[in-house]
Amino acid sequence: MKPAPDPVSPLDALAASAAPRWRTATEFVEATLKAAILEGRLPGGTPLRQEELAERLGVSRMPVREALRQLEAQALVEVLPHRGAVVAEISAADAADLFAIRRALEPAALRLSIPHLTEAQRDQAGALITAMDVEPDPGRMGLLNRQFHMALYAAAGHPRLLALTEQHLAAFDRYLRFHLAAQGRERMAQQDHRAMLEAAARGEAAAAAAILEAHLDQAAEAIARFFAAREAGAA
Amino acid sequence: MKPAPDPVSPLDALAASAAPRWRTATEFVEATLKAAILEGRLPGGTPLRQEELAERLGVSRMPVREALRQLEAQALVEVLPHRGAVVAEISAADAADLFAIRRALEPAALRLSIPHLTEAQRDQAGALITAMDVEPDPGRMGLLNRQFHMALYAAAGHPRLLALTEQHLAAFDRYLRFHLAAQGRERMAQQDHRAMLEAAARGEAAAAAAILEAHLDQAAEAIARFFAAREAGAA
DNA sequence: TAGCGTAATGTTGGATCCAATCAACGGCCG
DNA sequence: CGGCCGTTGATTGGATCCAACATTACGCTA
Repeated sequence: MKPAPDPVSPLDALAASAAPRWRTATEFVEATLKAAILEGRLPGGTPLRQEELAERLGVSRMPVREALRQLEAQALVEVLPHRGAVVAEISAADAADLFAIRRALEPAALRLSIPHLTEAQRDQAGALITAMDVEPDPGRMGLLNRQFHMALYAAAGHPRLLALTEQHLAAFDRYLRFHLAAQGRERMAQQDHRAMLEAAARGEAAAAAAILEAHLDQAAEAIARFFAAREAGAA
Repeated sequence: MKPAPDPVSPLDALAASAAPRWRTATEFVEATLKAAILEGRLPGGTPLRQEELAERLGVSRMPVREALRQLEAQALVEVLPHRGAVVAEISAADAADLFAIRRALEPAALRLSIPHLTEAQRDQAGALITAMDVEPDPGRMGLLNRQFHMALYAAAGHPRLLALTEQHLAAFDRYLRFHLAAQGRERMAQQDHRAMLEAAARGEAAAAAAILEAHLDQAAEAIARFFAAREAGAA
């Protein structure tokens, strides 16, 4: 039936590193814009002119159009018919929205994952915690945090659930920058991370999920406070 | 500040019914394909040739391309570079995946919504229950079920959470057809629906969420049994 | 005859061109 | 003087054309 059930080989890694990083121009544009938006280089409300982007990225308008459509489906840009695309705005309400989604998805993923986590996966998560301890750059910090969380959820199966989780975890990066800038990155709830990992190692899914929920609630409150302070200062 | 804070008028309804239903050809193609996939008219694995679709729908290939990209982001079709798009396959694993997502999102939405539900919204939900009692058509049934669930979640705020919930509730329609066909529609847990509504009316969010979770678990088991039986029969 | 390499074909990805729509500006009428 | 309407400019949506890629079939060679 299956002539090559396991095509993974050293050649794949070689090909992945050697070949151009993106298969199509559309993928390139999408990845570039996505990173720029998530890293805050394109603030909310920025109009995205197709022709300008095409010129700047060295492609024609068409891959830009398709990329914008995909980003629209991810709620990163807002496309109005015949009026163009703008980067989606960030706000306290949107941050709360995102947290409600993460608060629903991530504990579910964690509960499903813990019974099937391997020791290697837990070790990887632990390594990511220690990497976070010494990472000075906030951008890398967000990436490591994302990788740590996803490493804990990796054994959940359910690829769609995991993809959704990762997408919204990444979407949160737009707010993480504010968060870290506001309250200093050193207290990024590393003890929560360690406690979650320990509970996971003991197979205590419910306990780990409870820590995660508190972790997320705490982060949500910090973001809400930051927005409240910013609006008070701006007003 | 706001020159027209409430632009709703009889003219809007008129315009909505008179004008062509879709603003752009892309929207038309996307809606058409989405409905066809969710209703089961396009089974999993069906290849979607751009030129053929364009001809059949009376548009050029370009709106088809953009629509396929949007459907890809919704996991309804799978697009492989230079190899075209196929309708995403359904499977027991994917159904379980979808249920894990619904099981995470919907109780969260319900908990957030119940404290803010108005009596009018509850009445609407009740009307949808009675409408389901007398609906013979399975397709309409799925629509009513979706509307009932969303009516209960409507007061949750958090537009992104609601949009995600609705999207995955709609995605489940592909399996609902199987479900209803297999075990007869009359027992579609109408008592669960009524119990949820009553708990919501009493403001008991936790109780309503518990009923919803059991409701979803039960549906998930039914689908799993159906798939197991089908595979046993096919083998 | 089996396997590899090559050519042919069909499909998609990308570029360019044209049409439709929206926003802004300016003139006209009340 | 203010509001409405037509016109202009800019931008997007859609159509057509060309190039690149993947699959298939064929032929050659061992």
